[in-house]
Amino acid sequence: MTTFSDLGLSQKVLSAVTDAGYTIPTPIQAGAIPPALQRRDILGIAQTGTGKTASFVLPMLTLLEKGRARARMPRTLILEPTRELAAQVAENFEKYGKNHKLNIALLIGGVSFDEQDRKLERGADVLICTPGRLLDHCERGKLLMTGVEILVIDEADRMLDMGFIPDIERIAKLIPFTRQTLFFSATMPPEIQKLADRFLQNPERVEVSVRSSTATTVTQRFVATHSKDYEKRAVLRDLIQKQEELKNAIIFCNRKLDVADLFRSLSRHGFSVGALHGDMDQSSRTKMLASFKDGNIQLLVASDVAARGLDIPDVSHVFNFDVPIHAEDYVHRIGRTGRAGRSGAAFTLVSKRDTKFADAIEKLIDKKIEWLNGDLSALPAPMESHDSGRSERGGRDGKRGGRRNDRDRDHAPRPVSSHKSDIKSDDISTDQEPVTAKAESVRPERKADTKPQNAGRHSNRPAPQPHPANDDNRDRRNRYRRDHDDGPTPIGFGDDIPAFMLIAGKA
DNA sequence: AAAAAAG
Repeated sequence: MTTFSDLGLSQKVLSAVTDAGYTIPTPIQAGAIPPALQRRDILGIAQTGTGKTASFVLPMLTLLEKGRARARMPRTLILEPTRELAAQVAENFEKYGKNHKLNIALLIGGVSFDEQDRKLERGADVLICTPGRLLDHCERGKLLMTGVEILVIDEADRMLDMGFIPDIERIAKLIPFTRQTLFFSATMPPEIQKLADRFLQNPERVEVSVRSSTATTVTQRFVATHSKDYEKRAVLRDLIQKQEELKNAIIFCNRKLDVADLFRSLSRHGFSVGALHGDMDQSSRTKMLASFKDGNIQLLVASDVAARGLDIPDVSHVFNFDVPIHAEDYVHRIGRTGRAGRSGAAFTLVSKRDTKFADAIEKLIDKKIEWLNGDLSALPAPMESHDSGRSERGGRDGKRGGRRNDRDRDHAPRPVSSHKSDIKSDDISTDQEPVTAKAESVRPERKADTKPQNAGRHSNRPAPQPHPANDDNRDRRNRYRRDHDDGPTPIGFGDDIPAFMLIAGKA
């Protein structure tokens, strides 16, 4: 059997790999490292979770042992589609490069230029970048690309999705033709193949299929739901509380606004939850990801920024609050669980309007996904719509009578003092076992416990969205939440809730 | 029906 010591890596690299506890390379590592060390171009077709990052980091470290960096002239350049991914690659360089004295510069957007400038001035061996910030540095004349010996283009298919290809082409033009290029992509659509043909010279093609492993270790289920957000939230909470072995989970939404809404809802319900999407400021993103990795936060509500590439080990569950519009995203999302041979579970909430996308997913993965509790035709009657709930209650007296009825109906609202009243196991599942005990493993008992995570509410929370256009909707949303989510009545109004909050948006 | 990335 092949071990790392058979691949031709330097002693410094090998000892770091051993210290990290690895002896056997993954298929992509075994296939890509030897030709990379011989300065061959690589076309690597592999998803995340296959050990792809180490397959370029380790040979690069070995090759970098010859020579030294000069100011403003990086020797190697790695392009990543997202900031988190770039940061992760940087961590890999720290880990496996601990026996080297290499200067590594992480050039990503959303943070200040100062420290990045200093590192470039000092001379960087390795540049790890998102395309926009790299071009920014180039335009400011801080960077000479003529010394780059190795170019890595990671997640090329995702770069394509995100419209980065023109940027990538501009960057590639700045780098000498004699460079070595390592090119990675999870899929090979024609555009990517064309790109690879242009960028690579006589590449070694290394392909790793990961499909069989996800298919066997991840339990996938569709969960029928009505399409209203408050109903989906109730279904989701119920689903989460019924999981017996939920260590941690990522919950995907299609839109950033929905990430923020669902995050608020879950945290108001006392879940240990964080949020991650691209409109949050960079320090919140970093902190959030770190506390999820550390286990300080159990649930992470995220946009597709977290769908690909992020190295979060041991995610036991993935929940798709929204069915992804592009079936490929489904594969990437559920690829967050069941990694490295572990078992995982992936649940996707599907409403009538999503059937087209759900069908597309089954077609892509060439597999029927079972429904958890019957398909859409077996769905119980929808909850009362919020308008009828409100008119029943009438006027401004929103706290009594009608409100309790609401709770019974949609098992969502509850007084802050009682935790258990809203946990019901009807409707959604055939499992009639009481869920309270399990729920407590998921939900902190005391409100105080949730504070540290959601605390610094300014730092951990999704950044406020300052679009003036949203002001219009804010009142409507507040009222909506109060009526249908669970939320206590808006704080500070007492019984004097302004009348407009109760009538706004009726049209 | 979206998200991501440069400000």
